[in-house]
Amino acid sequence: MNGRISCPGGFSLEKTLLSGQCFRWTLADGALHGVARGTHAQLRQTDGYIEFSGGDEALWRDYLDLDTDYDAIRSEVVSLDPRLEQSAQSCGSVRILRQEPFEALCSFIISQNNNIPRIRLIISRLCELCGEEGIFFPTAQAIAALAEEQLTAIGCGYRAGYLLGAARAVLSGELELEPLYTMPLEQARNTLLGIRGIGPKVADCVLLYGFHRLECFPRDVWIKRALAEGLVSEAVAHSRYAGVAQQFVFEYIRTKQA
DNA sequence: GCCCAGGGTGTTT
DNA sequence: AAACACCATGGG
Repeated sequence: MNGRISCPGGFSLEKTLLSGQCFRWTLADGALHGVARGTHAQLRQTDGYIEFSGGDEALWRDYLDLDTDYDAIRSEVVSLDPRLEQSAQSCGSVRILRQEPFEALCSFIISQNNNIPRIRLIISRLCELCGEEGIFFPTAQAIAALAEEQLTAIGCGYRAGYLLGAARAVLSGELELEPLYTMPLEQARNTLLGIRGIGPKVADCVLLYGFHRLECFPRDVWIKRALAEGLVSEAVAHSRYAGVAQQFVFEYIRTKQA
């Protein structure tokens, strides 16, 4: 299905889909090609609109979080932490996607001590390995059915066992994902920390990107660097939109030229 | 060859 | 609790 959605200003489709929160979109000929929630699509941003081919308006409006007021969020985080001015100015057009929980879980287990191009590569191979022409993200059942050697063979390295264990935990019901949308934050974090291979940083990423828990503030090497450089202060890290601010800063420090 | 990457685990101070 | 070694792998 084709169509277009009028979208708010101060939104960058490209920055959002390539900002390291998801790993299955690529830029070609001015359009973003990729998959979300089992729907393959091309998205293009043209003066005030998002044009889509594949999927429908409801899907993209939700996935891209177009109904959340990011102007208000930007104002709030910047007033809380004036140091964010720079990041918000140049990267405030990034939004937090509403991704599928299990995909976020797997993606950020794979992400540990890894770089973005390699994460993308591994996830792409994983989807291909599990069939469905690589369109659907593998189910917990599909991953749990793999041998650990198959996961190391596609580049997972020592994370293969972690991924397998997480998939088994979901499949068996030992790890229930749905409750993480609404569970008190600390309890949700602790639930994820109980899975081998998930530490504080990955847990925060899963909650932020997979469950839209915007108060999470993942601390990776770039954010620690940004804190050290004074691009952001701790003030905002414990606020209700901490994760949004974090994404502005992550994108800013990663793309600015020294 | 080296260092680094959206880190975590296990062990030693 | 803080410091450290170790973990696979490929991009730069």
